[in-house]
Amino acid sequence: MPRLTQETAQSRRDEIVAAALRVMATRGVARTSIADISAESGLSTGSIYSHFGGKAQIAADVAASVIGPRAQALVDSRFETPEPQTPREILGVFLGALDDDQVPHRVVLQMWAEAAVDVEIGNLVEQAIGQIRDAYKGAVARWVAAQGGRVAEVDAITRGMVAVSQGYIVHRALFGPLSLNEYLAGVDAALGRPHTECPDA
Amino acid sequence: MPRLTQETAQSRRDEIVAAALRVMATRGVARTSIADISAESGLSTGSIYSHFGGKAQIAADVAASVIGPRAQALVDSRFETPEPQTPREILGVFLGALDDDQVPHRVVLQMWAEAAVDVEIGNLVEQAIGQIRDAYKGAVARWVAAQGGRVAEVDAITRGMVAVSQGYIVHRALFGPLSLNEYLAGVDAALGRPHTECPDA
DNA sequence: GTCTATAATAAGATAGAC
DNA sequence: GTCTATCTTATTATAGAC
Repeated sequence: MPRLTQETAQSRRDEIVAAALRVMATRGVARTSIADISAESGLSTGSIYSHFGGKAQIAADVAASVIGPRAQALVDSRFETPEPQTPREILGVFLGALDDDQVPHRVVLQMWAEAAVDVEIGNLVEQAIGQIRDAYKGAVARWVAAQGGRVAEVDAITRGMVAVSQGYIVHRALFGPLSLNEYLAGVDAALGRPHTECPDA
Repeated sequence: MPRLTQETAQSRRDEIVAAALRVMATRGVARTSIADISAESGLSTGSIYSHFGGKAQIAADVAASVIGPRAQALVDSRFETPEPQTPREILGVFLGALDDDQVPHRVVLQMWAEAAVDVEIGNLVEQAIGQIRDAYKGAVARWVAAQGGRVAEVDAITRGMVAVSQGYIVHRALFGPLSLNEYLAGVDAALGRPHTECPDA
């Protein structure tokens, strides 16, 4: 329905993907039909099929549009700060950007569920998470080096950051808005960390 | 297909739900058709409809069968140990039981995704998570009391435990087997906890 | 490229015999 | 209660006019 801006130069594909994303956010990936996307985009089904081979291809493009730009933003953020960031700060960059986005956490959760069931989506999600992991790894490596820590720690920290990110996204998708700090405070409390920061080494 | 044991006294409903669970684990909730469940259970579609009002009802029962017993096990576990358990130990009880179960983490992830999109499943999941949260809360309260901690901490700890549980389940659903200890070690590392235990207060 | 109309298929659900 | 057969609807996808 909404055609707010005139995207003359912008590809129709992007419009369709954006419309599909909106519908999938409320109806779920599997329940979204071509007819739904047609209604939301204002284009006919015939037109949609002239741009995409089928629903699976649209879903794949939606998945890519959801996760790809975020991973890229994270990669870029490495160069924005002169000082190495702590893992918590890095998490804040990524998850904060996700919050600011128009992308609802629901959709990310939907994509994960699809990934466990559809090979094509599965590969895309795996690749995207790999990108994010690598971006985390690069940023963490700077911090570990600055702290004089061992390189071996980088992998463990990175893995944990991915896990924490996933937990946060699920939590928000199911329970609604919650600041990252509140979330992390809860995790800290659950894992036995005292209220005040635990001094390193 | 498989009718390994003769469940003379057991309800047919349970067979159907079990078959539906198996199919949904590999094909996903939304993609699973009545025909799939029919093939897997060995019963005809007509027979299935004589036990259930429709697919939505079956999915709801599957969701209940997945999460209900686990919440119950957690509640029961309160009385098995004479000493109060730490939050980590409590997490171990719940998540360990989930691991031992025949229930794949995939299915839980599927149900969460459905919950974000389907009101009926949403209510069931909300209720189930509430049960788990309450069970955590009861167990944590004993521990906090034994530690001489404040009651206010219980809520924060409980919320964090739910979050950690969710993160673990997603991580396993997407990346496969991983022990809880490995998982928690990663989270610890990511959140700045030193390798050795951080002494409490 | 986009539309309307339609074909082809799949899925949910039911009827009626046994 | 269970089966086979069938109805109905929804969905994917295509054909052909403009």
